[in-house]
Amino acid sequence: MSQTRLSNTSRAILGILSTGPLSGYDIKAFADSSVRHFWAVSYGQLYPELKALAAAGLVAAEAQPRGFRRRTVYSLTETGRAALADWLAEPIAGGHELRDELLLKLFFSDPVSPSHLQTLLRQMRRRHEEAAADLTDQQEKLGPRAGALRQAVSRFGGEYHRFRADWCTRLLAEIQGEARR
Amino acid sequence: MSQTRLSNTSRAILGILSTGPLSGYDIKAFADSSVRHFWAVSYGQLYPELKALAAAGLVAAEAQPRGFRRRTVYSLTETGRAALADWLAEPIAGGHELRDELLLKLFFSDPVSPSHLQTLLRQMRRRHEEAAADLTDQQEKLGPRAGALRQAVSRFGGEYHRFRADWCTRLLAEIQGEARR
DNA sequence: GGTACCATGTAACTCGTTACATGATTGT
DNA sequence: ACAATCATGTAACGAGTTACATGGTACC
Repeated sequence: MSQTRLSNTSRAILGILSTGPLSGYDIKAFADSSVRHFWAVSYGQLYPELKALAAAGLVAAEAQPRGFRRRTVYSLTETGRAALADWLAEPIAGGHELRDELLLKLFFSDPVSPSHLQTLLRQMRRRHEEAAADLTDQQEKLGPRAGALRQAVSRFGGEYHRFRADWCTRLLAEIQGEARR
Repeated sequence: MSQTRLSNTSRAILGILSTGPLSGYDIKAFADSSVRHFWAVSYGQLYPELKALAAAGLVAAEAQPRGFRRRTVYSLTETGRAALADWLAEPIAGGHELRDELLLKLFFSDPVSPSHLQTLLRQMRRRHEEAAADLTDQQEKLGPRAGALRQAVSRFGGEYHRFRADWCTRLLAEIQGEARR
């Protein structure tokens, strides 16, 4: 009942556990194959958070060693499930802050040579294309049996990266036009 | 010459100062009216960073009080200008990490009632529309005399928020379809 | 015997926000 | 007088990453 404010990563953990008990390692694997594109989770945060969640009574820890390899499996408690539901019911808290190094850099890149900008933008485009492909894969793996919103979010990811890749293409075209003058 | 790694916020400061000397307060004002949509700057970071940049010799501080109100104006040094150029010349460092509370929430929202989802999505759409409008304003203020990339980045901001607003609309339609069944 | 994967953790660090504090100046 | 704005800062906190450390197990 100690109403310690949850971090979003904790909520992600609760969300992941809502489908069933998992070990820390498995939570990480799940996160890496699902939410990592918009909410990455690292071990360095995961394990301490799990302990904190257990201490707060939101998850229950059970030792389930495999052979001599220790292993702790976590499952949602009723309070944990309630905390997750509370969060989902809340309106979105703050403003969608965005930290985008590429945009920051581009904003100050007017004095930079067009050829270097081209390299930069092609590189970015490449990355977004890769991310988009990755998400399309993921979407297929999810399959049609996944929840509608999970699908929608995954689809959004793909569209988002494609959107940015396209923007790179358009900007490249502009720069070429400029360079020809 | 003490090659202390620069934070992106420091680079933003250098970028802002590249157009001319400014006080901390003015840097903040400039940032708020330009880069804040993709790189927000707070006083709590700004002033300490300015001191650090001055200590590292990347900016020069000059006391320019107005009456009895103290005021320090910072300007780029040659090393500072070089550091900025170095950064602009570098390829983009890491992968565009994204932290998006809305997507995280939606990903786990399949069990949530459609009516609540509608409220959530409408709220988000509203915010994106506001942000888009704000950026369109900014773009006009920038005018046609601003650098091509500054314009492009500002334009991207608008398109980005519009893109997300549209996505909300599409998702809302899907949810309604679902709810009617 | 080696490599890959399973499994768990910690310490140091970076970046950034929030909340507070202080005081001058300008305009109503 | 008061509010708004100019101007500068600091302390405490929060979230997250990185690098490291440790060891079991499975398979070739």
